[in-house]
Amino acid sequence: MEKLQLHITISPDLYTKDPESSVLGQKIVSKSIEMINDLGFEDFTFKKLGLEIGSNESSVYRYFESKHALLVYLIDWYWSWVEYRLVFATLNVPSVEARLTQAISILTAEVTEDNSFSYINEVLLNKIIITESSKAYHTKAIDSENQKGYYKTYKRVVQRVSDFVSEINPSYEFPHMLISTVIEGAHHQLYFSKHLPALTDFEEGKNNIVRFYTDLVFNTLSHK
Amino acid sequence: MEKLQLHITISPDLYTKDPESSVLGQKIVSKSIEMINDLGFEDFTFKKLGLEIGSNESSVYRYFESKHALLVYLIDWYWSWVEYRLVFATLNVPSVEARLTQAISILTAEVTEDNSFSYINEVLLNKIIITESSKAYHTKAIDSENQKGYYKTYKRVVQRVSDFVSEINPSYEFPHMLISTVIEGAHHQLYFSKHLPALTDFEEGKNNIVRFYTDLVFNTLSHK
DNA sequence: TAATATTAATAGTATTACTATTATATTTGC
DNA sequence: GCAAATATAATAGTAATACTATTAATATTA
Repeated sequence: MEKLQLHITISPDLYTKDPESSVLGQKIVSKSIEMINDLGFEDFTFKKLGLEIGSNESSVYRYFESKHALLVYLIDWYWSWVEYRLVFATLNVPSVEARLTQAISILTAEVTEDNSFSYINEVLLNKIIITESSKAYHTKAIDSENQKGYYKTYKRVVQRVSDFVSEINPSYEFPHMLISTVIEGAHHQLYFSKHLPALTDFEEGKNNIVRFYTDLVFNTLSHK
Repeated sequence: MEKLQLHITISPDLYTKDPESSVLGQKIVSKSIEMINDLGFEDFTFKKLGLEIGSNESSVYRYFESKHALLVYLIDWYWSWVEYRLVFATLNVPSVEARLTQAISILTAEVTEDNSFSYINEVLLNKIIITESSKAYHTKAIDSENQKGYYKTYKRVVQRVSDFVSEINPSYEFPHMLISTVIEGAHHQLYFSKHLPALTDFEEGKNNIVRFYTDLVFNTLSHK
């Protein structure tokens, strides 16, 4: 598969200085993805990051006002990328059912190939979303941050797929619950499969998570 | 409703000194539940707790070796309490379907009454589970802690309800995924309903979350 | 009453998540 | 091609955190 040269635009509210605008900024994003994966978000610090990229803690602060802000940026980047893939995969697909099937697959499958963007490793970023993203919004500041639009992209993705659901079954009462349950659920299952397997029915190579959520959605929509 | 005098036993692995064994220990648990709710887990500290209970930071450390250990204790207490309610509510219910319906309701409804235990506020504890519990297991130490049995009770609850699922439909492939999706999903929906309502279809007083998950499970099991 | 255990008080440590200031590169505008 | 503007690095500093260690005071029990 060839590398796509596409561009993801992130709202300026999510950074102090645009990390895409300089080599240092790109290194900050790129290396922080690696380090958050290696160390976990708690043990990751701007000081360690500065050291790794041959730069300084204070330089990182010129791009992101806090560790939390960097995590929010990465999450938004991820959902922007998912939204792009969602649009791309459902464009020119005439059947809504097929579009929804595609969407569920994109939302629930583990990312295994890193090939779209030069300095962002999507495989690692997906792992961060799975293990760290809930820490971003389970915060006392959630309401004010939500108002500032920090989670806009994620909400738009949910809305987009919920629209397929409503198109298939316009009388279905809970399209948003269904889709947010699928997204968050799949992330939990992927995490559980590696760390708390008793909570799951994962089997290597059998695609159980995608199958489980696909069946769940279509069974739910075909009922009554 | 009268107060039940029942007793919940927590594995000694989850504390340094049993908090139930002294007034100070009970005050630590009781006040920490209040304070984690007020401040959020990040801003809650043993120093602040000591101050509030008229005791000292170092005294708290005799009961729990860390803030994290205290959270794990609270989570285990919560699931032990849920398990008790689960057993109680399904005892002498002859139909499996009715037992599963009861179970889903216990797992997905918000706790609104605090009446079983003297020094533990179950309403607040339920809120902590909803907003803070994912922080306990999204940690680099998850595997070693899981091995030490830290999440045994939660896993037992999932197993218990999965067994109802398998009894209703023995050929259903994903009973654990289904139940863990319901539990984690309901917590997310309760959180979203208060902070990110665009991700949900919550309506005050309409019991949508319980209805959504009940329908989801029974539709899934009745299919094919 | 003495021994023992529990709790409180004090002090201290390394680290964190920042802020502020200044010095040194690098880029750009003319 | 040089000055001005800007970006980055280095250094230092702060308040707070998550603990540990030690000692002193207070209960409990034998």
